[in-house]
Parts: sequence; C-alpha cells; structure tokens
Amino acid sequence: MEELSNHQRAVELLQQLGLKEYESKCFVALSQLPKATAKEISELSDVPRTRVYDAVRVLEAKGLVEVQHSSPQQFRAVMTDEAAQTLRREFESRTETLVDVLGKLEPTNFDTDREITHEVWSLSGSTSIANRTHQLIGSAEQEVVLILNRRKILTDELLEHLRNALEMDLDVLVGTANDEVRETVEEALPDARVFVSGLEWLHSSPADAADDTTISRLLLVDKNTILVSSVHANQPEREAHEKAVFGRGFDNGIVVIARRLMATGLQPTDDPGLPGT
Amino acid sequence: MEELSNHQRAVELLQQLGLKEYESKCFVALSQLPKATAKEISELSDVPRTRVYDAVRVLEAKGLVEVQHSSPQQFRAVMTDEAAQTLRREFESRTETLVDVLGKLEPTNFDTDREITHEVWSLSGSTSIANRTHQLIGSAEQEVVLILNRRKILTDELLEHLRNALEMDLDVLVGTANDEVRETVEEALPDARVFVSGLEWLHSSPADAADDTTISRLLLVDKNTILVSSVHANQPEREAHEKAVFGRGFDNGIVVIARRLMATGLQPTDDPGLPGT
DNA sequence: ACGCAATTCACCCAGATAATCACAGTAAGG
DNA sequence: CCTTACTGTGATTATCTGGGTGAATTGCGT
Repeated sequence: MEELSNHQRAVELLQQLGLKEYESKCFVALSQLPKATAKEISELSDVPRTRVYDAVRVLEAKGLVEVQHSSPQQFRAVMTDEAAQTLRREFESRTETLVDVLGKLEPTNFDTDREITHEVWSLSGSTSIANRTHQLIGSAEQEVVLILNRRKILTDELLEHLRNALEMDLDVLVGTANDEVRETVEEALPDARVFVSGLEWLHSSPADAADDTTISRLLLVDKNTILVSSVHANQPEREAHEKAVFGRGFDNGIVVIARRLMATGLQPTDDPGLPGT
Repeated sequence: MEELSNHQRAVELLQQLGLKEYESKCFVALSQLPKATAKEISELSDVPRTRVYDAVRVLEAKGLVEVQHSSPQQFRAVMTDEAAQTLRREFESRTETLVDVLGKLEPTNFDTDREITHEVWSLSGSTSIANRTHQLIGSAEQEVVLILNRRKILTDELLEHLRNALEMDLDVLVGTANDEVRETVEEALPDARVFVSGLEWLHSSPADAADDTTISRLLLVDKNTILVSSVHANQPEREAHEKAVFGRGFDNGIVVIARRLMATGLQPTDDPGLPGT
C-alpha cells in the first residue's frame, strides 16, 4: 500500500507545519474528495465523527477549507497550491516579525569578543555550517585552506566568498576528492591553488570502523581557525544530517592537529613540519 | 516595560514556529547575549537551570545555537538572520514535499462538479478569499460586477484577472467607495465601466449597529454567483481577519438579494428592476 | 408526533511537557 | 588534601494539551 504511506507522510508533514492530528487527517481526506460531509470525512480519515467539526472549523479559520452551511454540512479543501501559499504567507509573516522583534531586543551587554582562544564550538545543520564557513572565509587575513569531499557543498555562494578572499590577495588552497571537482574549482577560481588531496583515508570511511560517517569539509583559516564537518549517512530518515566542530586559537589542540593534517594532505611528497604546538 | 512585551512576543512567535516553550525562552535569552553559560541563560529566561541543557541541545540540533563543550559549557545563538534562514529552509522543504505528496494522492472519485445550485460556502483568510475572487472572475461568461471598499484589495493580480475578462468581451462593472479609487481603476481598465457606488451604507458601519464590521468586497458573476467578504476590525491582535461567503445558483436567496443590491447601488438614479427570483 | 441522523457539548484518559529534586562529577581555594 | 560551591545528568512528580467516547440537543423526514 503505497497510498497509505503517502497518506501518512502527508499527515505528518501537516502536523509538522503546525496542524493537530485531527486537522491534518481531515485536510488530507478532504484533499482527496471534491466535497464531503462529516461522515465521509470521518470514514476516510479515521477521525471520530464527532470531532470532524472542530477540526474542520479551525481549518476554515486558517483558510484551508471552505464550508457549506446546509443541513448536512459540506466541506471542501482549497487547492493544494493555494493551501501551501496560505501556509507560506503565515510563516513568512511570523519570521518577519520575529527578526524584527529580536532585532529590537539585542541591545544587551555586548562586550566585544574577548579571549577568542581555545574555543571549540559544535554546530549542526547544513545551512548553519555553510553560513559559518562563509563567515570564516570572510574573516581570513592571510590564507584559506579548504578541503571538499562532497560535490554538493561546492555552492556558488561558497565560490563567491573564495573569490573575495582571492581579491584581497590571500592565499587560497583548495583540496578536492577527485579530478572532476578539481577542474570545476580551477575554472571558477584561476588564482587559487587547487590540489587533489592526498588524504584518501579522509574521503571514505575507514575500513575497520563500523560507523558510516564521512568528512564532508575541512577548513583552515590563517593557521588559526579550523572547521570540520561530517555527515552520518546511516540515518535515512531525512537528508543526512551534517554536524561540525569549529575551533580557534593557534595553540588549540584541534587546530594544531588540523594544521598538520592539512600540510601532509596537500603536499604529500614534502615533509613540511610546520611549527607545531 | 516594553522590553518584556517584546520578549514575550518573541517567545510566542518561536513557539508558533515549532519550538517548545523552554527552547523558545532559551533562544531569546541567548539572542541577547553574545555567549552564555547555562546559569546565565536560566536567570535571564526563567527556565530551570537543569532544563537549559535539554533545550539548548535540541536548539543545537536544529542549527539555531552553537555549543562550546568546555567545563562550564558555553552557548551562543546564531545571528537572527541565519536563524530565520534555517527555519525558512526547513519550512520550504516541508511544504514542497507536501504538495508533492498531496498531488500524488488526489486520484479519488473526481466526479466533476454536479449540481452547482443553492450552494453557500464560507471561507476565511485574505489570501484564500483573494484566490477565490480571481477564480470566480476567471470563470465568468457574461458579466462581472465588483464593488471594492478598501484600497488594499485592489491588487495587481486582481486587475490582471479583470483585464482578462475584458479581453473576452465580458461586461465588467466596478463600483468603488470614492473617486480616488475610481480613477485608479479607470486608468488600469479603460474598457470597464467604473462607478462610485451609491451604497454609502455599505462603506461604513451602520451607525446603530454595535459591531465594527466592514464589507470589503462584493462580487457578482453572471448574475449567478456572489461573493461577499467582510473584516472584523475589533480584533487588533493580528491583521484584521477577513471572512467571506460565496454562493452560486440563480435562484439562490443570497444571490437574488445581491443582484438587487448591486443594481440599485450601481445605478442609483434608475429603477432597474432586474428579473428577480 | 415520532424516529433517525447530524451536530454539539462535556467529560475522561494518555502522552507530552513543564517543574522539582536528588545525586554524581568538576573546578577553585584554602 | 579536603572543603565547598557549582556544573551537568537522571529520575520523579505535577500540569496540560489533545486524542477518544458517549450523552444531550438540534433538525429534518416521515
């Protein structure tokens, strides 16, 4: 029954979008019928007959269904595109006023970032990580070393930030997993130094380890700040979730390790021996 | 304390966007500090200190805060713009798959609209009502009579639909509340017949009535289908909520009444006496 | 007037979530 | 080294929202 699966998925999505279970079920049922009475909805949606009315009432208030006030009351759902549009409008309105309110709220003791040493922060979510990546590249003052392992993360925006760094006469080194990506990067950034990283072990899960975790990006800025992100592929529920840690401070342990890694990885023939701890 | 009000509003908004109370409070608190420990968050947000950790953990998973795993753990919120962006991305992903799933789901008995007589449907929400308005204008076959009472509802999209109707050689009559709107409409639609409606009582609340409800649009299509929308202004909580009823069927009571109304309203000097029931 | 279905209302129960407590690790200072 | 205060984790209890059910009311057809 693939139908059931779709049904369930739709109900879950609706709930995640803010509707209650009954409301979601009723709406899905109504989406399949051009028109329906409470009884029909109840049968098709497993919602107790007596509760269909409440659910439909709030759906009406949200602009998702229309009701006909006749003896056997009839209901119909608006077209799905309209529904999505309605939900989107409500959402946008909320986020809009949210950033507004939060903006008016920030003025609290804002002592600029003091001791920025020995920090190690973790964060998650691809968008947050991408944002932090861009931000770090933007704050570079000498060099940017970046190793990419997945094609997806090579976004236009990322290239744009790298281009900006190049225009400020910074050293930009990019390590890639294979020649294909290397060529893409070389085209977009002629002034950057692009390698195929020698760190094969980085690019695929270690054979012995049981975890299917993949390093997806590795960024070193000014030999001072490091960001490492990885994806856990074993969770097929959603888009694989990306996690990252990022740390600052020249003598920060993780930064030191990363510095060594980067050096050996990008120049596999040399024995660079960068100043350690 | 206007600060408190903003604080509360922010928390409510976050909750409406899917966060729990604790999560919302913690995020708002963190948005005011560049960095904080669990204790500080607890004090600033009224969240029990021991529960701050849980809340912050899910916030981290949602990509809204970063955590520093040090002895006294430290937390920081991402910039509000980033947060909004993250939330938006999640939302879009959901609505996207939603319309997809609902689309695959619709194939159920879709006997085209049979008896379309004597129906009276109610709906609410400005966007839904606007959509229905456009749809009705698009389905017109002879004439479109529209009375506008509020400037806001004269959108470009509405004009576009009216223009389409004109190009199909339909009669388009537009009644407006005042000369200003009339001129705007006449500019945009040279071929339409535009009046300043004679129905003054429509355009403002009746003096005796206690309710401050205003009719905002009134649409009659093919002397057959009617849509009336009104706004209740006494609810300053959000944008005033718009409600509407729409009915079809030549001999539908509400349609008959509306037909009479429109006739006397648009041609105040004449005694048209359109064919009634 | 009667019966049946439609609709509403009020209540119960369960799971989720808020609130509190007790305890085990950890850092700081004497 | 020991004390002390504090940080973090887990278990426990209270509260509340919302799902689930049946009775009471309304309205319609016969």
